[in-house]
Amino acid sequence: MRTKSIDSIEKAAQILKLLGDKTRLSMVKLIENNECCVCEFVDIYQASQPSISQHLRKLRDAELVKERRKGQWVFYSLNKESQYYKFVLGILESVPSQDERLKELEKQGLRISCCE
Amino acid sequence: MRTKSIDSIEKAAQILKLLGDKTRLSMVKLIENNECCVCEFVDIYQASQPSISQHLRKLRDAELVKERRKGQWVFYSLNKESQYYKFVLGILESVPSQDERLKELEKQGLRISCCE
DNA sequence: TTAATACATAAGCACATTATTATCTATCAA
DNA sequence: TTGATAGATAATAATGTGCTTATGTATTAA
Repeated sequence: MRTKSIDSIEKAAQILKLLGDKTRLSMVKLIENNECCVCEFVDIYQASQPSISQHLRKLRDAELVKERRKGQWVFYSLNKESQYYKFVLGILESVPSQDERLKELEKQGLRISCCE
Repeated sequence: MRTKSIDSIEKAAQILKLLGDKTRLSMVKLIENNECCVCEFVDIYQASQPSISQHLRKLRDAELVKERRKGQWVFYSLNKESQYYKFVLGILESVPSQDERLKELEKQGLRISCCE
C-alpha cells in the first residue's frame, strides 16, 4: 500500500495497541533498521525466551514483522510488504532510536556469539 | 513542543496504548476538528455514560485532551498545548475520519438537543 | 543417534483493563 | 427550593494481557 492511511478505525486501534507495549514498541523500533534474532531480544530486554516469543508472535500474527530462519536462529525484521508498513513507519519516526541497546550487546560480545 | 518526537520509549508506548482502544481512538479522531460533549459520545458509541467518562479521564490524565465547561455540559477537545500533540496528530493523519458519526447524530436531531 | 541450542507453544496464574451499577456533585429551569 | 439533566467517581464484576513453567520441534555438532 502506498499511503499511511488505515481503512478501519478498528484495525488502526489494533495496531496501536500492539505498539502500545514498551517491549514490543522497542523491538519494532530496533528492527526498523536491524535484523534481530530471538536470543538477542532475550538478552536486551532481560526477559524470558517464551515472553519474547509471545510478543513476536503477536507482531507476526498482525503481519507487522516477518521471520527468516538461518540455521538454528530465527531473525526478525519489519515486514515492508505489510499494508500497514507506512503507518508503522510514520509512528516509529517519533520514537527514540533503540540502537544503543544493540551496541551494548555488541560491547558485551553477546551479539557475535549468537548471530552474525 | 515543536517536533513529533517523544523523549522516552515508555512514554511513547503509554500514548500508543491509550490510542489503542477503538472507542478512545475514535473519540480522539472526532475531536481533532470538533468539540464534543459527553452525552454526544454516549449516543455515538452506544456506551454507558460512566464508560465514556472513564475513557475521557484516561485521555485527560495523559493531557491529550482538555475540557471546557459550558453550562451543564462539558466539552472535550484535543489539547493543542500538549507536548505530545504533534505526535498524536501524526497518528490521526492515518486514521479514517469519524465525522460521519457526528453527521448521523445531527440527522437524528440529537446533536442540537444537547449541545450547540 | 545423541546431546545441546534456539525457538515455539500450551496451560495456568497474577495483574491490568473495561464495563456495569450505584452514588455523588454541579448546573439549570420551574 | 425542588426536580431534572449532565457528568464524575467509586466499587465491583468480567474480560484481557503478559508472565512463568513445562514441554515440544527444528537444527546443529559430537
